[in-house]
Amino acid sequence: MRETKKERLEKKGWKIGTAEQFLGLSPEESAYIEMKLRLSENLHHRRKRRRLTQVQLAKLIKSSQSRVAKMERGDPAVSIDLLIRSHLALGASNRDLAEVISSSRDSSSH
Amino acid sequence: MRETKKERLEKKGWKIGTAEQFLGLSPEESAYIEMKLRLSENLHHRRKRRRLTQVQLAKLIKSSQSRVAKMERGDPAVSIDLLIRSHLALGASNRDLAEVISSSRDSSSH
DNA sequence: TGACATTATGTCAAATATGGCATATCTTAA
DNA sequence: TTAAGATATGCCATATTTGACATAATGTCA
Repeated sequence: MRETKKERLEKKGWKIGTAEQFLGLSPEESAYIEMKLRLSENLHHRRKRRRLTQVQLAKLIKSSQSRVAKMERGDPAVSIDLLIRSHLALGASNRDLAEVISSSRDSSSH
Repeated sequence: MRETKKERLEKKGWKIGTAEQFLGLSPEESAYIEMKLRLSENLHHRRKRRRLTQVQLAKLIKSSQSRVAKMERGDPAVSIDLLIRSHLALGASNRDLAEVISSSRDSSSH
């Protein structure tokens, strides 16, 4: 299960290194990663609900289709800033964003 | 009031330009800026509550005192990523972060 | 099957964010 | 007042993130 997750993340490009290092990820680090992944998933859902293509969303946020694809795939080389700005451009409220964030696994529940 | 706020932001380095442009800030843009400012304020409070100096917090997040100062002052050249990582390093839960974010003014209430 | 739309992946130069450092300014206590 | 600690500001070389583009892969529908 741990291993599965590690593979899932590594396939997405998260340079996690050895299994030891993975197991040694601090709670903050994994909370941060999970938060980004949640935002990725949510962005995808929001775009779909609006029935937009990645190209259309890209235009909306003045970015490119490839960057939208990377956002939605949870590419580590995408900032939370961009994820949040994209959400806002899609009409997400602060409360919407808050829900996404509070639903990611909590680092303080170690 | 608008003018006061404009000045407040400009003093912090937000390049807002003319008053027209300021008034023309899209709801998303101002929601984004407000979100960062809330995170800035909250970071300051959290650090104070823990009775840490900026130097100590900097060490905790492997950054520098000057960057901590910039974060807390709401310097626009600070990413939300860093603000969030700092919160997590200070023990903020996802729920804590969600509260900060949902308390910033909402872009969907135009 | 093929044609077409959509999404994924890789690359790169430009833009932005970073830590670190020096130094200025503010705060507090003696 | 002065000294010392804390915070703010400016700068810079490096690192990361960016939009853009090409192209591959996947999906969809006839």
